[in-house]
Amino acid sequence: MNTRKISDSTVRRLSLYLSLLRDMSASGTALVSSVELAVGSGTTAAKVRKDLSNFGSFGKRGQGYPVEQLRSGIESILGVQRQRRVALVGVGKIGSALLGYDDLPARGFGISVAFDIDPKKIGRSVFDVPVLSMEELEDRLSADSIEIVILATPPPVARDVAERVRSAGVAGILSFAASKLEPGEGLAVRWMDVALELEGLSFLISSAANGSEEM
Amino acid sequence: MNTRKISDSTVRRLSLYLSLLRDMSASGTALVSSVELAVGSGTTAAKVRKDLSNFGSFGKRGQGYPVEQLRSGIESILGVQRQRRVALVGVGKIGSALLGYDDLPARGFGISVAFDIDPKKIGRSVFDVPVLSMEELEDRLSADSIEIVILATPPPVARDVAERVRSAGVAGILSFAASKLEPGEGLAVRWMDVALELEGLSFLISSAANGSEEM
DNA sequence: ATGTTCTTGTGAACTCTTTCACAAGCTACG
DNA sequence: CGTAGCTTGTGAAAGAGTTCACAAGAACAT
Repeated sequence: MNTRKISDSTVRRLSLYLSLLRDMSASGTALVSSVELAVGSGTTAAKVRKDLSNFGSFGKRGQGYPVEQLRSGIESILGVQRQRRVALVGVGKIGSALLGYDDLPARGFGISVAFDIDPKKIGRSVFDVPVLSMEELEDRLSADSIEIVILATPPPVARDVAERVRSAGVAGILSFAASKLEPGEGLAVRWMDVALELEGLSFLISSAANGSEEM
Repeated sequence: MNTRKISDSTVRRLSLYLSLLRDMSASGTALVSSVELAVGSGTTAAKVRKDLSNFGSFGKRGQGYPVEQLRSGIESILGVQRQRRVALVGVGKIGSALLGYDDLPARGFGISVAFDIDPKKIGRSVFDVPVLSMEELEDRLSADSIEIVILATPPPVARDVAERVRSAGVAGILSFAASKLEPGEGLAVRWMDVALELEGLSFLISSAANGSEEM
């Protein structure tokens, strides 16, 4: 019904609110105001309220937002009330690190299966996650109804894998390879690139050095 | 002189153009059009031209942009003509993966020193990078004139480390911990959070499932 | 009950980014 | 030398996202 287009920035902030709310939930806080959420997530109270108002009325005027209710509200907006089914392709340095990263299962994204091309890795388990060969990719993704694939292969391979993964019915890809890969028809794609973030910092540092000479 | 405020999105796109230009440079292409840059980086030609026009005139009308010149132009805009001095704090799973990640030095961000609290790691080298104790942090950051610190510690520790790092004169932090840490006075901060990206994908997947029922 | 105090939810104003559309300019070729 | 064919650079228009400001409502004390 309320099918307004939700901006990417709003979705990212929802994640920040959620993370805060989970902490508050754990520490037994019952109510939280838009100001507290804003301060805790480095944004403004107006943004918090606007973000939430996209999805309904979660708060009580004069009081704030009930923590538990808002938490589960955001969880269902983001679709993380239940664990998502996630697979990993590419068990290199980054891939292995992700397999052992406790934060992922804790936040609803346990990786249940991994794939690699290296015979030395195939058949073994890394942090209890079985590593399979690339031949088994499509079959296993379908069989396990994998929804999201994390791509941690070298860039040249990434594009082909993305295509295979899409045709196996996966709905989302998180890629650590900079290659372009079209999202397109029913496939959502996000990228993470450490060097790109560092370049962004580098830009800010350079600007600060040149831009704001003291008087 | 031209001290217009450059948007974050523009800076991110510059990184994408740069990465493309380096490939073209390697493959000997001499000229590139705004359309090619746009297609290669998943954006539009108008954005490419607007982005670049913030920093001057790089192109030749009727021809396009000279690859080499534009590459080095963007490198100096981003401040990556030379290697930046980078340190790592937290040699856990993610930290170690970063130490062995070839892409970083290749793009101007070689990590020269790492710090950890674990006595079993201190004194050893991981992928040829020496791991020092946290006591040596400030001294070594200053001595090596480190400009950027990558924070890969557990969240509770991150805030304190950030404060110590700032006071040691570091200009930028890339944090893998979700804790808030104020940027503030002369310190630029960026975050990377795998789970947050996955939550974003999860949202898109859920919306696609509910939002666009076929008729 | 009534008043006071607090915080949400939301139109309206504002600011920033993107898109449009076209003049300016370069190259090549007849 | 002039014309045809491209592509940049950029004002102006359109579109998004953010901030402002305040009415609507909830709790609580008097």
